[in-house]
Amino acid sequence: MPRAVEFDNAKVLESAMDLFWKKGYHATSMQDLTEATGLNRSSLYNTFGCKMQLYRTALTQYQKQNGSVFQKALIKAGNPREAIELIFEGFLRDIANDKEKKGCFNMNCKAEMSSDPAIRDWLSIQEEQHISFFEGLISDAQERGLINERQGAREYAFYVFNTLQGLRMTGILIQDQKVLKAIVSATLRTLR
Amino acid sequence: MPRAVEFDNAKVLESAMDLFWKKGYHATSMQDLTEATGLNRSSLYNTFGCKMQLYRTALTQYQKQNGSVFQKALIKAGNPREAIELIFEGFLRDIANDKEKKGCFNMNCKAEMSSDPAIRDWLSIQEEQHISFFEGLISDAQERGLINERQGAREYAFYVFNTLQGLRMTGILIQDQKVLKAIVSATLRTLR
DNA sequence: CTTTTTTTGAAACGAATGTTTCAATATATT
DNA sequence: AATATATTGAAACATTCGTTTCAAAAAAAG
Repeated sequence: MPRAVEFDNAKVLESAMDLFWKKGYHATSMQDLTEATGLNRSSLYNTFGCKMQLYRTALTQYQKQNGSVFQKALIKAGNPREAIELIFEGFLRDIANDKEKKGCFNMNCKAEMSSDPAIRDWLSIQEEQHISFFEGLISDAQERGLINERQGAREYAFYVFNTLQGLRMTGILIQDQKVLKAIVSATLRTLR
Repeated sequence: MPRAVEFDNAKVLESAMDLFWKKGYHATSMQDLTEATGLNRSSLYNTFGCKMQLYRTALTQYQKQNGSVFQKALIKAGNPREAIELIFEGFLRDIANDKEKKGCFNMNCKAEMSSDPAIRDWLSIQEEQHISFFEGLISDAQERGLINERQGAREYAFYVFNTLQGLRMTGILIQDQKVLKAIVSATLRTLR
């Protein structure tokens, strides 16, 4: 009975995500979004709701994509310390491949939108997930003697997290891999 | 002959800076600015030019204020490594005092506006100044045996810079001083 | 082919955007 | 006090904003 949808929902969401990622929330207009996604206002509102809803959906989409990076590191790594090293490498690769200079969507969101309580809460949950992920890895590594015990697993988790946050921001203006690798190796040496 | 200006130029600039700092460029309207500064559109345009010019002036103002933090650390510190420690302490204090959750204006600007070539260039210059400032301190400290020589002064300067960038972002959602101090002490231990 | 249901396109909404204009206002000098 | 000059307030500018509306179009089911 109903008319079929003509667009690929996933592709639309991805171009919307790319646009929000690159320009931020406030600098992106619904007009921009219709042009980037290729579908008109009606369909956009019909499918994704208002601008803020679409933004939040895009944010969640980004988070899903990035989650896989962590999983891949876990699979590929021979031990928890190696997993952390691989995650750092993945970040450096992301920065090197960021030709459009979009930075990190999460980071851009935190800088622009963290005064919005709902987004703030969402970001806090994501952060806590990342930190406890690192905490688990580090705790494991400490038990195996791969990471020193001068500081606790959770403290080191914050330290690793903080270095990654820094890299995402530093990497916006400095893509020189030699420089970024030096930062990573200093961080890793602290743990070893 | 001419009518005298009725407002305090410096105070106006500071409230404009605070608003851009808190809300970012795009989310701040000229209407917001007239209300925050207390003077009307005409006077704003007369004195500071268009919105973008005012934003850039506010950015420069912020940079001037923050520059003094570095100078104070230099004066107060007994040696270059202590200067770095004091700078970290200053950052933690800033984060703790940031009740409005504005974060760092420079950082917010980088996340939101770095696709603008002029702003990008300006930010790059600021960054390089900070980094070579740290490089000088670290080079000094290394000569005096206060900082190890496992990595070069410039490499360590990037490392310190990166930790600071991280702290500014981490500090948006995590103000717990115990956590932030743990990050700082891990960083400082790497240099010692 | 007709019916039913949903998508689609385009127009319209009022409100808000950044900026300009200009007459009224106010003051320091003559 | 009169004059000259810059500031000020308020209205107006054309765009653009996010969102709603609604009739036309289209396709699956009867």
